[in-house]
Amino acid sequence: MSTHSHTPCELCASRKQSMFSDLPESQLCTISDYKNLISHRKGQILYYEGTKPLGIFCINAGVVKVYKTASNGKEQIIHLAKKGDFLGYAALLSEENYTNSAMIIEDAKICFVPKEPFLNTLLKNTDFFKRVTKQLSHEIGVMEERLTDATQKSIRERLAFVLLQLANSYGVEGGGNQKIDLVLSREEIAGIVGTATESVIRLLSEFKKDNLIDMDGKKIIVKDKRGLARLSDFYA
Amino acid sequence: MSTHSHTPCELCASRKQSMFSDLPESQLCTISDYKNLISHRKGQILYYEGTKPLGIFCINAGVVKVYKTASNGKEQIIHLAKKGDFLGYAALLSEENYTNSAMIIEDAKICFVPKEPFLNTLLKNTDFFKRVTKQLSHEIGVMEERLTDATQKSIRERLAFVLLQLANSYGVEGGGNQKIDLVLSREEIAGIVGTATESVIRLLSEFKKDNLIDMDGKKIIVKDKRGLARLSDFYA
DNA sequence: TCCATTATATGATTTATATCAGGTTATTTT
DNA sequence: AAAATAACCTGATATAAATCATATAATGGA
Repeated sequence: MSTHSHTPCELCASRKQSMFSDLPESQLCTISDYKNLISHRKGQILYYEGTKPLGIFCINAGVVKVYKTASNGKEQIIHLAKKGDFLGYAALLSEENYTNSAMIIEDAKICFVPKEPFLNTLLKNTDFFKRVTKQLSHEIGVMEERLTDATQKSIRERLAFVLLQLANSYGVEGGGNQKIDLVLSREEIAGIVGTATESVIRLLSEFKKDNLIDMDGKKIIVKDKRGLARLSDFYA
Repeated sequence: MSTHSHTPCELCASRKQSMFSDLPESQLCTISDYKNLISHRKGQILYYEGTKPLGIFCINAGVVKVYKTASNGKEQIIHLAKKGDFLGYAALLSEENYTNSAMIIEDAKICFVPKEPFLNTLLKNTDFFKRVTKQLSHEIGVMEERLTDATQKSIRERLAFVLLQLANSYGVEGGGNQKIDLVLSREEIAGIVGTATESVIRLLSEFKKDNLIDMDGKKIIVKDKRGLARLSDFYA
């Protein structure tokens, strides 16, 4: 884990995609002065569930899985965070310990902004505060949807849906199809869907046989979005 | 549905339990001036998923179920809101339509505070804004937990857990035991747990047989909290 | 008060999916 | 390169829970 402090936020390319996008120069500089950029390798942990948040993370590059460990030992992946995403602000703002853990799954550059400058900026800049609040509120709606899907949809439907979402977030074009440009193990996909690894393996084979997807090494190619969309709905 | 505009927020008994609790008199009056109290009977709808939020609801008395309708027609109950709870602020702050619906399940008195005075107060009073944000952040953590439980725990475990939660929120003491002072149909309990009605019926019978609970009319008496707690954990 | 409707209950059956077990194929590590 | 480890695959089996079917009890309306 190596620390740099170059690349001020003002010049950060991933800023445009983040909640920092509209911060005025002056406030951006304040944050920039306090932040520091850390490189992380795949497998490293950003923070653990149950520990105290000391600031927020801003992802400059790479991918981070945010997950909870269930009492049976299995991982439920809550979210895959990428360039421009913020991490840990909910825990910070709730004034509680982290409710989840975060692990790098694709080599990453991540800025850490300590609690103080972040909260100060929040209070100074109401627009920024509103944007953060908007994001929090939005996430609640998303979680409600996921909970409903988890209790009411089959594993097949949920997997089909997850593949579509991954294609949207991590898809790169190629030959008319979209390739999910992200290496995930079957176990990790199971963690997203909320099922057993074997079920994912079986269903992915089925999807491939049915020409809905294809594999390019460890990466999944989505060949038939409409087909997956049909599968992801109830009785359709 | 009858409208009154008496009981100013300053004198409202349920205020102390709400996010309004620490508002200064002046701001409370602003809100009070704009709000209006409406009585609702069981079965009435407060708002529907997909519609535009025009303000927030503050529950003075009664119980409201907040739920999503899944594509198979079943209801997933997200939350049961009672005295002192706010409803619809997440949708308002996300600047999106409601992601869920709300129905009265116990005769209620509910204040409606229009968008404008609520948002103005929020921006004027940073402490209040912080408290709302804290609540939103907290809820995200709760939803993450629920999602993990939904994918990793059995129906029996989840039902046991739901009973403990209901006892905490709606429990009244009596003969050493706690009675869940809230009439819920088996179907609604199934909607909270995320399962089929028949499964709830069977499991409740089982819990009763095992002396974990008892019935008082339509209300459930929790006789053995520790037993339910043991059941609600994995392999315990 | 009777009728209709809804809620509860319980048994039988089916089904999805987890689990277990035994493989092969990839990756690391030494 | 060989050995060790992890990831993936497939089949067999077990099981939790949904669904279907039907009966009884409770509730609400006319």
